[in-house]
Amino acid sequence: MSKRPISIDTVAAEAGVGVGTVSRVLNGSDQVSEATRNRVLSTMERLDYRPLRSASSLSKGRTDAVGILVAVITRPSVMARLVGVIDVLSDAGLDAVVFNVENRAQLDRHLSSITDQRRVDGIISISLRIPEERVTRIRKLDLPLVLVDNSLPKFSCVYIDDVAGGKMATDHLLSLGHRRIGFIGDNAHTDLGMTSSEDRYAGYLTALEAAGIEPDFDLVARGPHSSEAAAALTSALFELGKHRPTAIFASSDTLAVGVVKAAQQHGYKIPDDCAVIGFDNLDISSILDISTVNQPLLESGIKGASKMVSLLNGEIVKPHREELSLEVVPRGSSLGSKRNSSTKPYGVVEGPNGLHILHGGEGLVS
Amino acid sequence: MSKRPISIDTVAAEAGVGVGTVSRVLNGSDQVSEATRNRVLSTMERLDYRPLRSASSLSKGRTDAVGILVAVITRPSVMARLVGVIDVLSDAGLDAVVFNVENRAQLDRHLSSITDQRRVDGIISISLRIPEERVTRIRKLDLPLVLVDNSLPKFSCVYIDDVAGGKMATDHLLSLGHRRIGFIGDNAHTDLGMTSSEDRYAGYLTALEAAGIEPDFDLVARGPHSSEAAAALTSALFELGKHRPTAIFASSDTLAVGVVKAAQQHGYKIPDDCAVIGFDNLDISSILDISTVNQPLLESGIKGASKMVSLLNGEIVKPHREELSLEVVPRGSSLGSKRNSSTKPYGVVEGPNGLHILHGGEGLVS
DNA sequence: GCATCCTGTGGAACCGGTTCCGGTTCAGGG
DNA sequence: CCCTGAACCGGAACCGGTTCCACAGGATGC
Repeated sequence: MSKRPISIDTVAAEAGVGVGTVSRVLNGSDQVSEATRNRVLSTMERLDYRPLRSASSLSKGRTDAVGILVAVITRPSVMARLVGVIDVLSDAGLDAVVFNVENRAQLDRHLSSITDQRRVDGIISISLRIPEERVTRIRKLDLPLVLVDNSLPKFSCVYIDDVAGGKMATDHLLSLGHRRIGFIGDNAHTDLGMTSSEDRYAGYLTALEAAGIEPDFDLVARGPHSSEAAAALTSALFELGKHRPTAIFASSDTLAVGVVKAAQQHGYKIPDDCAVIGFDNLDISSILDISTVNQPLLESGIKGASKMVSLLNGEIVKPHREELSLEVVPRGSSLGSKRNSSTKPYGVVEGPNGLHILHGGEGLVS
Repeated sequence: MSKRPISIDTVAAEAGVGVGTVSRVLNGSDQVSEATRNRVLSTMERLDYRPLRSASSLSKGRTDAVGILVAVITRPSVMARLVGVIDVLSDAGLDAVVFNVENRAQLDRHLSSITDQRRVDGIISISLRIPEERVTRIRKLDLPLVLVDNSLPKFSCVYIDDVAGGKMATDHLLSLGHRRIGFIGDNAHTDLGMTSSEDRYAGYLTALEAAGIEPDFDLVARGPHSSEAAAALTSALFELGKHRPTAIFASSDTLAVGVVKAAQQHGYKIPDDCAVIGFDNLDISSILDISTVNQPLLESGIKGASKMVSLLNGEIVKPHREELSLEVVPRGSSLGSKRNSSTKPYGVVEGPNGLHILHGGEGLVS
């Protein structure tokens, strides 16, 4: 009745074997005879033996944990990537230690705490740019690093071409005949390297130029990353009267929701008075019938974490650097009645959980 | 130039002190003279010494990590709680090890993996009911457990009264004169103990009864937890013709969005043809001007994690069990033009990130 | 019958910290 | 000048696993 939990020695003594044998049983070594294995297993069961992770870590020389640095975790797009990462790590038996980063100070603090103590076997960074000096240190420490929704020379990463995506979205609006196309973006968290909005803006400009359209900077506005902010910015664009845009590209679906809301408040019909396209293909854009550009969010997390697992197993990471593909998902907010002949009614929904209705590409699980 | 990382012995030798002293410096003991401390610190700096977490854990007898079991992490309400938890743990220097639970099998698997290996110092469960037999085991192991958005005898928890909340929402609709009030709920993840929808339904029935209204079960529908599903279910209610509901209580804002969408597709004006109220006060309900019941999501996570920190410090947990308060947030989807005289225009939004616009109580950070 | 190999096993050494016990130093009091 | 106690410090023992080496015993080969 000792208070201290059972240790491997007790098990060994009780089962009449050496500690080495118990350890081999624990780790599934095939160097143990069936009879011995069973005896040890039943002894462990009887004593309710529970191995101590940190002891194992110490002697094995690894923690079996991966640090995940996440940029503003509350963003649905970021969240979806995180889910993919966590699922893969769990399946691989790795602990997912999550660090939420909302500002530059937090980024530095968490990065130091990871590199100054040897607490994880690797780092996965989601939608975050790692500062130059930190990269140098990580490289020197030979700490495995995988980037999701970002890129860094010599490291494994999974990313998309935001510039191309911005061009695709704008081209979509152009193909529908629009010439005065507005852009609503966000300028949030650029200090964390979240440049997707600016990159998509670059794509927007590229598309306009390719179409021979002089960009009108009165039609461009940026604010915080929220629907409310986007609505306010859009309202301002609508004040331009006859110079107002006939279509708007919002750099994310969250912003697009605000754009749609603002248009409705102005009494504008969508898409006739103002067409809208967003980016990311979040759940919300599907239900609100907002056109968007789909990017494989969940998949980016899955692929990134898989690369980490390979790295930790010493395997060669198959596609070292991987660009995922984008796809325009046209919906009512840009097509309106011109939309695909096959109307898509909401399916009948019955029975227990599990049934998922998603139109137009992958969306977030809700 | 040995390949192996620097250990405490090397530092001690190099600084000309004993390992005990180095350890004391590491742990900020005041039993070290200023001069010695500086010498040790500069030696650590020079050698780029990084202590090994697992070695420290082994001798200290604790992991400084907390396991977080999260029910369907993608739900915005769950997400918000998780953010609160992670932030508090980070500040306390504890690692947040996240386990995502989407079904019963995963719940069991993760719970075993936590209890069968001594890998964390405590467990925080978010929106999850821990199965009876697991509770017994956790209790026997003396493993600290804190429940967020759930309750369990003898354990610290933070929760709300969903029944009361459901009654509040329904009362709101009743106070506006509605008599035929529909209910849209979800039946997802009941095996994980996510009974909030059913509890709110109970509150709905209570409110009707108190108002002397016979419940009409044709106005009640349940499906998966998604806007699409809610829209489909709502459409079905609208098929009832003149027996259709004049108001609908959706057990979460996610569902409320679907309800609103369906109403719009049927050409119904909100709230004149159909009033709507949701639950949770998510970001989306604010931007879509949907009435809701606010619950302190972020706060629930913060309070829960704080309790865990206290527990691990051996302190007495102040309010052992804590019920957070709810509040109806009336918006356009129920009030319409009758809404509060002081109209709430969207604020001007300018400058860098950080500016937050939220109407009607706490919402999610986006 | 002896050398050889292979399977299965025990246990010491080790991983890198923490802690506690015992000792040294030194200031100050008697 | 000796005694006392506080401040500071060294290092052995310890935390609980893993690993490697040595070795027993049986099977196999010649």
